[in-house]
Amino acid sequence: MYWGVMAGQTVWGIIEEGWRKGPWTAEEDRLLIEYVRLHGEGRWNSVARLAGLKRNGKSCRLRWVNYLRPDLKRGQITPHEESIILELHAMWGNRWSTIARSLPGRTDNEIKNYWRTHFKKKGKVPSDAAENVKNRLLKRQKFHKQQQQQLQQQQQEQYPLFLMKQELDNMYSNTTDEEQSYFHSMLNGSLSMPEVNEDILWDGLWNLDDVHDNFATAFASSKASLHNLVTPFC
DNA sequence: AACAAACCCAACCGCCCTCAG
DNA sequence: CCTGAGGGCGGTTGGGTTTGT
Repeated sequence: MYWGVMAGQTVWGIIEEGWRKGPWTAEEDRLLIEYVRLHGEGRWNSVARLAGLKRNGKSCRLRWVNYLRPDLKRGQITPHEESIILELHAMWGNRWSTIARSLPGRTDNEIKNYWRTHFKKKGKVPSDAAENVKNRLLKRQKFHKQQQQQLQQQQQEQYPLFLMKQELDNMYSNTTDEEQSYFHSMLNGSLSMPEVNEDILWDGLWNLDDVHDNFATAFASSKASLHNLVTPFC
């Protein structure tokens, strides 16, 4: 344990190879926020030099991403968020960052912690919805192996379908809970859709790694047109 | 009131991937 | 190609807080 002085305050921390460890002080937070404001995110290893922080890059990045980012949503996980976590975990497993991308304002760390305390430890049975999604995924993965080779040809032959899938990918991102809930509710009515279309649709909806940011706009402009877009898949 | 157990969450660790040189 | 730096990610830890007995 090391007792140090920072900005006139006596603080505790561990100094290892020149780097401070342990809980962040308010002054360190302030320095990091100021650094990001001036230089943007990234180049975390420059923080020590440019901001005067005795923290390594990893520590700075983690502090920013999990705690200081202005767009973080504070407070308890809502039931709707919980259901999304369950559904996505059923599909992606412990890919917390992937799951977090579908929950604006929530961090992978937060979701990971929530999952561990609420589900894993208790062995809580996932919801029926999550089970359904998991089953669909397994079925889809199997199906995909057979379909993959035909996919490119399919995209060419069914160009409008491919366009719609792309559009759904684009539109799903950056939506509010309410909007995503509406979208989900529409999909809930689509569970009996033909297998091929279901697979394509789910693939589009949940492959959120490369989503874009115009769903909210499209949603605001016309829920009806979105419904028309989805209905052909149902 | 005191203690233990459970819960919560910030932070660290180690592995992996990407990319520039 | 090889290598090292930088960064992302999932797993784990440890300490503070809350709840139960």
